[in-house]
Amino acid sequence: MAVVAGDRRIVSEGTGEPGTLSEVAYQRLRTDIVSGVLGAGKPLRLEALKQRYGLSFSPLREALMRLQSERLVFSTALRGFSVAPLSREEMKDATETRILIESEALRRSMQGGDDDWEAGIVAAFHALSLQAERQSRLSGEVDAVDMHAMDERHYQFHRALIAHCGSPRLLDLADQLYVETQRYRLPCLVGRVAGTQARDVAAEHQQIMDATLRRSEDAVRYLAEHYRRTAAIIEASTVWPSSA
Amino acid sequence: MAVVAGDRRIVSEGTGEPGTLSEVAYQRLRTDIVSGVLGAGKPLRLEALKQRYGLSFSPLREALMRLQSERLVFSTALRGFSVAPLSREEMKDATETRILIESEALRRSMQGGDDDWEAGIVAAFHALSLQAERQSRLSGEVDAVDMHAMDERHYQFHRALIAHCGSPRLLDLADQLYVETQRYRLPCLVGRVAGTQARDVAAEHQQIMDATLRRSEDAVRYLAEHYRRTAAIIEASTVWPSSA
DNA sequence: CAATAGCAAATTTTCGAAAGAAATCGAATC
DNA sequence: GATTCGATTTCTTTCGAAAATTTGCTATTG
Repeated sequence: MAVVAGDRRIVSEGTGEPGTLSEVAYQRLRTDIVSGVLGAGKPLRLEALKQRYGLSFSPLREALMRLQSERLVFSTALRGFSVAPLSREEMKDATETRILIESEALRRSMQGGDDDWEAGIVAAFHALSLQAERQSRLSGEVDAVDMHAMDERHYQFHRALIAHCGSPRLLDLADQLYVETQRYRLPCLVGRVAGTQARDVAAEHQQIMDATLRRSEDAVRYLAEHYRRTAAIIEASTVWPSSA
Repeated sequence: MAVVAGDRRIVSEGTGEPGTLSEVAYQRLRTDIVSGVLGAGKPLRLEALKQRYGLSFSPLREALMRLQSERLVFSTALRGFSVAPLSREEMKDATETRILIESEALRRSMQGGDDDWEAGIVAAFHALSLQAERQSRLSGEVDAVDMHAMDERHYQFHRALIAHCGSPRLLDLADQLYVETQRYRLPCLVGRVAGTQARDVAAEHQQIMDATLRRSEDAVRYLAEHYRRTAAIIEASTVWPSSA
């Protein structure tokens, strides 16, 4: 039994993976940045973060360093960290880069994709559909938990499509770009009433999946359109910071 | 005047940018990993690094964290860090990803490229040619300093080609992939006698540049061939670790 | 003899304090 | 009145030690 000042056992309980406080800091900071709890551009004072998360400098700085190389955090030499700002340009760049990466990954997946790969796509699509339907039945507002569940399944579906590309780098980049674009998607979705969407997202997913299973190059086109449409909607319904 | 234990002034002298010891650690570690001084797969013991670079845990860990997300360092939860291993698969993946990224960046640069962009390419090409010629005249061995100078100009040339792509992400990724592939290139070049190369690298560069200035799609093809050829040579002339 | 539990050493990880820069504010000067 | 210099305050960054964990070793047991 540990005689500790404060409360310092690290892995003690639970079976969750964290393992290290640095990892915890990373996860929590990332979540709070992506979800907008930590507003874009806002400076990240170490003392404040220390208080907020109950952690000490070291793990926080390590997490911030990592987030910086993922473009979620910005920092200058001796002037500390801040949440990376949002801008139209950044969103477009993220979107187009994502299209570039995922198009290639999708092509490669379609080339070598096996039965398990196909099964994974169909399963993820089904899970996504169930959640979407459930949410559309909820005529009232959709709460944050539902939002998160939806987003998670959405992620799983898109990941299943490219899962068989064979390139760890491409998959990593796709993940990273998913998170980056999530910053723009989530705030835009908050407060939106279920079923209000002018477009039929489910149909778009179906179209992408069908073309993918057919191993048709159309899949790549549909996927790009899907992302560009989302980007356009976000661009229109977001209140952008002053300048750009 | 600072009354410090040890020797702790941070920015004191010089005009170099470092600014922070964390940055110094990052730069030096990266150099040593890429150049092979820190052998692939070798575990990175904190105590040893502390001694080697004369730094303390915090800046070292921050640097390692950053290098991890750049795929140069590998780490497991409570088991510390190690130099990322080398393998054929990784090199191929890095090469193909680099081709994907730079092809797109080159296309975009060619679309919107202005006079300054063209001038930058021509200048970089010239600088590269001068260095190459100087080196080919040195019939003896080429030392590490020359190697580094050559590599730097080579980098500048390839960067000039894509400089006008307009996407910060694409440029960052290209930089990152440049460093990753450098790990495979450099060790392979060490000990090579000048002028021994079976292929005419200078001619390849010329070809790429000409096609680029012509705004021809050929440029993209030549670029890809250029990288694949390099990869093939490296694959052949490298002693790969046991398995893969 | 293999396997395992328990102990000791080595290593990573975290903390809190101290040191170093930058930002802030105010007074003195032009 | 504006400006610059200097001190104070705020914040980041770094250190060294303490805490938690893994690893390696040894003795014991089935």
